[in-house]
Amino acid sequence: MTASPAHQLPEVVLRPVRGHHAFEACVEQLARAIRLGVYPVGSTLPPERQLAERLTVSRATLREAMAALRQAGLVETTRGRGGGTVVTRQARSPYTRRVSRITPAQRQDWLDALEFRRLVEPGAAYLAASADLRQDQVAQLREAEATVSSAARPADHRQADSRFHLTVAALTGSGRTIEAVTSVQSSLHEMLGSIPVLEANISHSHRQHRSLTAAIVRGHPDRARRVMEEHCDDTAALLRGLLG
Amino acid sequence: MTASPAHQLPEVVLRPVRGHHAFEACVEQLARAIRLGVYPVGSTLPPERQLAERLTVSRATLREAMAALRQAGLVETTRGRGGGTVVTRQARSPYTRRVSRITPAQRQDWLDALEFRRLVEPGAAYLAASADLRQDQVAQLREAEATVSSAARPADHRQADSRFHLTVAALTGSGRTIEAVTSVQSSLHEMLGSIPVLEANISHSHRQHRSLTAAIVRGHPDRARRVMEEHCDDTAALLRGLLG
DNA sequence: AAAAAAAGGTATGAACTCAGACCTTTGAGC
DNA sequence: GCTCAAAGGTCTGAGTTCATACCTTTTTTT
Repeated sequence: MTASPAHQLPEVVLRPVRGHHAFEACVEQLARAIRLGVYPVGSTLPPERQLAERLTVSRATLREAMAALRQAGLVETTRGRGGGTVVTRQARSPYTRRVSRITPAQRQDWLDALEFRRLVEPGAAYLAASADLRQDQVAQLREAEATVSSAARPADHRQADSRFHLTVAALTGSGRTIEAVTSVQSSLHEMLGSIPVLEANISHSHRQHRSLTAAIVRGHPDRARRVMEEHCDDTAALLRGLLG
Repeated sequence: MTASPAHQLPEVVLRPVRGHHAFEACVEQLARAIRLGVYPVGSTLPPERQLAERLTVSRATLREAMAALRQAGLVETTRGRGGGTVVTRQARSPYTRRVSRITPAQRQDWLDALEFRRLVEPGAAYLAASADLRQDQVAQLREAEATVSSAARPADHRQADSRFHLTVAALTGSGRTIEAVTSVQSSLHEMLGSIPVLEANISHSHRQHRSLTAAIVRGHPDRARRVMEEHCDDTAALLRGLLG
C-alpha cells in the first residue's frame, strides 16, 4: 500500500506531453478543420497573426504550416490588403494514401475513438438539450441539419455530418466538450475515408438527425442522449465490423 | 454558404497546439500524478529513460523536469543500480499559494471542468460497468473504494477519492476516457485545494461510492451511470456555489 | 574479486521554435 | 492621386528541445 505505485494507474495516467513538432500539429489542425468543413472551399482563413495566436504558436511556425498546406494545393495565398489564404480544395483524409495498411496502433486508436464517441457525443447532446439556446443557435443547428440531409455526394455528406455534430457540441459552450467531439469526429472522418464503406441507411441516419435536432431544440436532454446513443451505435457497429 | 467560414465553429474548433514548453508540461504531469496519488509518497518513479519515452520527450528535457521536482522537494534521487527517484512529499495544489485570487479565466475553466465531468465520468462508469472485468480489476476497484472510505484526514480523502475515480476510468480500458477523467480530476483537485470547503456529507459520498462499485461489479451500466451523475451533481452544486 | 547490469550524470551539435522588428504588396477612403 | 491600413514576406538572435553518445556510481551475479 505504501511503497508501490499501485496497480497500473501510472501506465495509463501519464500521457505523451505532445505529439509532434509544433508545425506538424498546426498542419494537422488546419487540415482537419478544412476536412471537417469548418472552413469550406472558397472561404478565407483568418490572418496569420490571428491564427498564430489562436494556436499559441509563433507566426514563423504557423507560416511553415501554411507553406505546407499551400504546397499540398489545399490553399492559395494572395498578398496585400484584403488578401489572405483561401481554401481551394478539399483536404483528403491523410490515410487515403494508397494501400497504406492500417497499423495495429491505428486500429486500436480508432476503436478507442468509437468507444469514447459513444460516451462523449451523447453527453454533448444531453448538455445541448439542457441549455437555453438563443434563436440564432437554433437556426444554426437547423441549418446544419438541413445541409446534411441535402448533401448529394458522399464526400459532401460526410463533411456536412461532421459539421452537424460539431455544431451540436458547440451548443454546449463547453470548451472541453467541443475539443473531445472535434477529436472524435476527426478520427471518424479518417476511418470513413480509409475504409471503403457504402454509406448505407442514409435515410435512417437522417431520421436520427432530425429527431436529435428536435429533442435539442425542445429541450429534452434524455431523449437527445438516447437518440445520439443509437446514432453512434449504428455507425460504430458498421465500422467495427469492417475493422475486425 | 460558400465563402464564409460558417458561424463560430472556427473559433471553437481550433485549439492551442500545445500549452507550454515541454519541460513545464512534464513537471505538471508528474506533479499531477503525485498529487492524485498515482505515485504515493515512498514510491519510486520509473527510470528516466522509461519516463522520457512515455511522455515522448527527450531524456534531457525530462531531466530538467526532474530537477525542478527535486528542487521543490517533492522527490529525491539516488544513483546506481536500484537507485532512482523516490517521492518524498505530497505535492500541493499549485493554486494554494496564498491569496492568489482566482482569475476569471481560471474560474471559467473550472466551471467547464465541472460540466465536462458531468458528461464524462458517468459515461466512464457506464463503460466500466459494461466491461467484462477480470478478478484483479474487481479487486482493485474494491480496494480503491475501501481506501476512500477509510481515509482519515481530508487531504488523504481527496487523494483517495481521485484515485478511486481514476480507477473506474482505467477499467474502461479506453485511453481517451482515461485522459479525460485525469484532466477533470486534476482540475477538481485544484478547486478543492483552492477553495476552503468543509467536506460535508462524507458519509453520503461514501454511500455513493459503494453503490457505484456494486453497480460496476455486477454489470449494471445504467445504474452505474445514474449513481455517478448524482455523485457529480452533488459535488458540482457545492463547488459552483462557492465559485459564484 | 571481477564482470555485468541498471540506474543516474554529462556533453555536444543539430534542429526547431520563438519574439520582434522590419519590408512589400494591395485595396479602401479621402 | 495620396495616404493609410491590412494583409503576407523576410530576417535575426536567443532560447528550447532533440538525439546520441559516453561517464560514474552502485548492486547483483558469477
